[in-house]
Amino acid sequence: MKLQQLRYLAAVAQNGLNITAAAEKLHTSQPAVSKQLKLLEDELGFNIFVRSGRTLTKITPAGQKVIERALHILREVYNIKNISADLKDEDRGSLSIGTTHTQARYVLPTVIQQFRAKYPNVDLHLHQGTSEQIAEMAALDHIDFAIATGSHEQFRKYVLLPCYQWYRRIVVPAGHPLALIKKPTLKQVAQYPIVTYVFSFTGPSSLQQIFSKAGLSPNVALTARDADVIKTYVRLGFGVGIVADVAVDPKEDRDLVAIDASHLFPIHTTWIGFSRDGVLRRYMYDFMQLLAPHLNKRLIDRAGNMQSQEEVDALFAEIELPIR
Amino acid sequence: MKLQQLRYLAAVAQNGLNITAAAEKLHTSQPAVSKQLKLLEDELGFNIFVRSGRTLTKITPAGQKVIERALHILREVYNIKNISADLKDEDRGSLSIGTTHTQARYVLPTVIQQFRAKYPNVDLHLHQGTSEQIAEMAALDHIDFAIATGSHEQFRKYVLLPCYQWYRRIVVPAGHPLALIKKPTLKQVAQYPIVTYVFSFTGPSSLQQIFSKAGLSPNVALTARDADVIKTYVRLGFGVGIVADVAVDPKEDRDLVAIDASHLFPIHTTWIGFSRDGVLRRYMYDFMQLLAPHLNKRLIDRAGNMQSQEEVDALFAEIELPIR
DNA sequence: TACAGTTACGGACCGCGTAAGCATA
DNA sequence: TATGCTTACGCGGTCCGTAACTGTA
Repeated sequence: MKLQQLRYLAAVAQNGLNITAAAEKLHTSQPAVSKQLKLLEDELGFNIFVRSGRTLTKITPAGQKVIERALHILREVYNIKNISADLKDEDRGSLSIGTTHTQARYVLPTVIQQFRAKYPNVDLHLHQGTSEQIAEMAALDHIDFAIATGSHEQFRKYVLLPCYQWYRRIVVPAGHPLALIKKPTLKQVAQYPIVTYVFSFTGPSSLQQIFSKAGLSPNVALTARDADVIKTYVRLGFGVGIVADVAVDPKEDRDLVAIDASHLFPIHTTWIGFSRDGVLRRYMYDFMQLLAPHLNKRLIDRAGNMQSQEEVDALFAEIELPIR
Repeated sequence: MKLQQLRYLAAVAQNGLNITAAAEKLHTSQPAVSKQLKLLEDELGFNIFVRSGRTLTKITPAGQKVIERALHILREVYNIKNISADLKDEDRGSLSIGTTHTQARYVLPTVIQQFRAKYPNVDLHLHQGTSEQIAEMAALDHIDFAIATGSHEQFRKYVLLPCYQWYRRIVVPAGHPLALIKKPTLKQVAQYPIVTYVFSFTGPSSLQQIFSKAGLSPNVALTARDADVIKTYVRLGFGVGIVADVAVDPKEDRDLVAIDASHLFPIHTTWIGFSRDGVLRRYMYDFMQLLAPHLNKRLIDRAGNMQSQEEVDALFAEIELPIR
């Protein structure tokens, strides 16, 4: 068994069982891949793929297991190379981040600006998506970091470190009846159509539940996937917006009235996560600290060596998080 | 980077940084290992080992990380080969078990007898040791299974499945004053010198603590590492033995009086553990079920896929364990 | 006939073993 | 001087690319 064979195997598995396509991605010839695959299957003594005629059509059950192990191996090889790269040239490399709209739009720009100034030779890749999509990227090892709020469950392979907390704000156009009220009640808010995030309505501690607990049934006029859309519709007089605190810009949004809603809705915690199996480059530590100053190398390493997220949570229980 | 190089690296690391010794174990020449090591270090761009003159003296910090990753890779390669072996010839292979004296001497013989009858072509290796030694074997991947009682903490990499429960017994020579008492009290037992396991005296719920909780300070005449030694000294009139229930054989020990002590000391649970990272061969499943009939493949797989021991414990909380 | 994978073959490279060289205790 | 690692060199095997072949839509 050779590492090369495992690489070829992984490429074939990840390119729709198409050997030709895999060979192209690997910058080698198609017969080379074909042959090594066959040699690997010969050595193992069983077929990894089901063939109908000459084309690969399916993965056998045992093949599936082998592929999983192979991906694990390749990930470790990558880790070893990362250890090496970090020593050779610690300021050069790449950093892929999966994150949600709110973070990408309102929080990360300043962080990334600082980061790029410090590490001009690090290739930055930002992938925006829903938390499900980010979880998918994480599972496939396509990203180094995930930055999101809530939803710990989908990130089993990850260590999640809390970064900062934030409240929601209510935004209304100037002149709206609520604009004059400093501390509105849930009941007052519920009198108007509501415009907010899609995700705020699923799961526990959702807006839905908060209103219904108070015996109210909110009239949701629109659910959007990002704050910009929400603010746009608020401007159009569609309803009352409920957005993340950070999503309100004092300058750009000076035509809107932003009302503190920390007394109405619970606090949220944004975290940054990385694979428990991964090796962190120096600039990755630095990125985390730029995002959240309390995340120093010592603390990150302690958390990274923990077996379960519960332990990590316990570690951070004693640390006070900044509020944005 | 080649798998071969990682194998060589691991061998050198595990043979006291002696390249010659490593080469011998690998059935290859010393220059071959030397060269591949150097090639690997060249590729990585840093030294894995510290050399004084030409001999290797230490492992560099980065080298240590690389070695850990390499061992992980080799473990996965082994797993892939196990998947293969299981399909090719599922009745042939090897099974290494680390266990304590009590299990090896009193419980496993019948299990192993049945196992060997079913799988005559599986090489069985039994390694007896203290729980620390077994934990060490587990950490180094030298065993497939660990079977022991208590001490979950040292087996972080393992999934531990409870097998059966047992009580302690008090053994005295015929004619001893306690021999006539059906249900002795702690106070009565404490009147005589005590002969028991070394390990029963450390940690929480130890004998020491049980006695001191009752306001008694036992006179420990002898601590042994196995029940046979304990019984020998009991026969010599050295004191009152406290041993595992299973360690008393009605036939062989008919000269001793064994008194039920379930009302004095808490119940113990013996578990079998295997690496969370490992692949289980078919005969391994069968071995576990021979040891504890409730451990069927379905249940083992469910437990094996769990991330933490807490989840496994929760799974087994509902299952009634046999008492031996 | 277009497409995808296999087989065949020559060349480059690589890893091994033998043998000799070199540094340290 | 013994031990242990490195260097040198030739052989055999391996892997790749090109090209021709084969089976399927």
